[in-house]
Amino acid sequence: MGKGEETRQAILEQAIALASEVGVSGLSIGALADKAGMSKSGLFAHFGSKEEMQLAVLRAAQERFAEFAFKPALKERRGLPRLRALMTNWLNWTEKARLPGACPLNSAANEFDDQPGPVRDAVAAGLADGRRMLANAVRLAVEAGDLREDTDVDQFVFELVGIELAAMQSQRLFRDKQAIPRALGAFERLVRDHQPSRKE
Amino acid sequence: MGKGEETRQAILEQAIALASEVGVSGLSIGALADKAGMSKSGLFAHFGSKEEMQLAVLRAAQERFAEFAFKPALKERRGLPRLRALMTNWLNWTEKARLPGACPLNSAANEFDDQPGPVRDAVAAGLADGRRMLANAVRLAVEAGDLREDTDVDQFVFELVGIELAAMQSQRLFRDKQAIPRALGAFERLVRDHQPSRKE
DNA sequence: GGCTTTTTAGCACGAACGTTCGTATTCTGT
DNA sequence: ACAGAATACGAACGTTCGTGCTAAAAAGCC
Repeated sequence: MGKGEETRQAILEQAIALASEVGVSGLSIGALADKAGMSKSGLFAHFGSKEEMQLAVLRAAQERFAEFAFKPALKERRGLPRLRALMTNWLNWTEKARLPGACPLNSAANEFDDQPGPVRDAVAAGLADGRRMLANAVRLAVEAGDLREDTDVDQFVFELVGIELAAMQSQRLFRDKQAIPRALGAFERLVRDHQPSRKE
Repeated sequence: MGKGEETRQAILEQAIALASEVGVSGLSIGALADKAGMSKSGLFAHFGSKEEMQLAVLRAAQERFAEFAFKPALKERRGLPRLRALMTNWLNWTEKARLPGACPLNSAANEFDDQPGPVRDAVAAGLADGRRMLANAVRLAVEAGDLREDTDVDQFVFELVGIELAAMQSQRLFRDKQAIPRALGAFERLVRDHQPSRKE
């Protein structure tokens, strides 16, 4: 890895942290350059445009999510254990990744949902990826016999997303310490409602 | 109502619309002045500072929410009917209010959750108000016998919030036409899980 | 160690930002 | 209709925005 890629990676690390606080659209080149300890134009040269920088930050954040939330959950057995791990990791991956703020993807989803363009597309693609990953885990849980055969996978994922979003709002806006317990409670209720009948 | 208050109200109407698209923090005085058809300084004089303008927009948006989502639901019978009305109104009040974008309060929640200050406080207070209103409706449903006596009201509200947020993300980011049906499905499952036992 | 390529800094640009001020216009009460 | 107050405007402020251009410094290669 040459010097260029090295500093680019360092920039992106600072960028993810800053974006978690001020959002991807609030991320300015000047502020980021200050934080990274380099000149505005020097940093700018790595991306060529602000939009390209935003896309790079989104990609980098997604990689972090995969590293801290997705990959660790693969160590669990397919089915309910893995789904539960996915959910708990998802709820606290920003802390694990030592981000000072919220998940950049989620913030960006709110900032760009009415701003057509490549950034919006990237955000949508990233979150769709997350939903697909969840859907897969749910499907595996059905196949493993941990959830009922007639489980509506997309509906199940929809409700998982809701739990996650409610937890983030409770935790970040209201500083509610019960956010995670509430989320886990909702998750367990969801699972209970989809438990296969006793007699196999 | 003097001329001053009149144009102030007109400004705020444009402001809510614009904020629903670009967010409360993305709302710039110049852009808003253009949209309102007046000069930057003339508009500015109505508020004295950008922060004061943001606070005014948040208050105005909250009033709109009360008008389009909360008040109409009061016509329904206390208990499950009113709660259901509250939920469905909440899911589509931005359309009823003819906003081109998302709920400004919800967007602002994501933008300001890491930006301490009066705006953050106002957003938190506004959304806390919404949760309180929901909690009240849930309590009334318990008292009316529509929900089980041992219902955990705060947990119930948490899950309602989750349903709402998931629906908004599905609808606004993914343009998923099934967002509302999914939300209603989740709501009914939540209600079913808290139904009082058959034998009174 | 010199040469080429890559990476960084410095400087300048036009535009937009929030804000101030003095002046013009428009309302309002009599 | 007129005086006084309320409201709106235009110009300018200092800053920051994203983005070029050019030159210096650093890194990589023979």
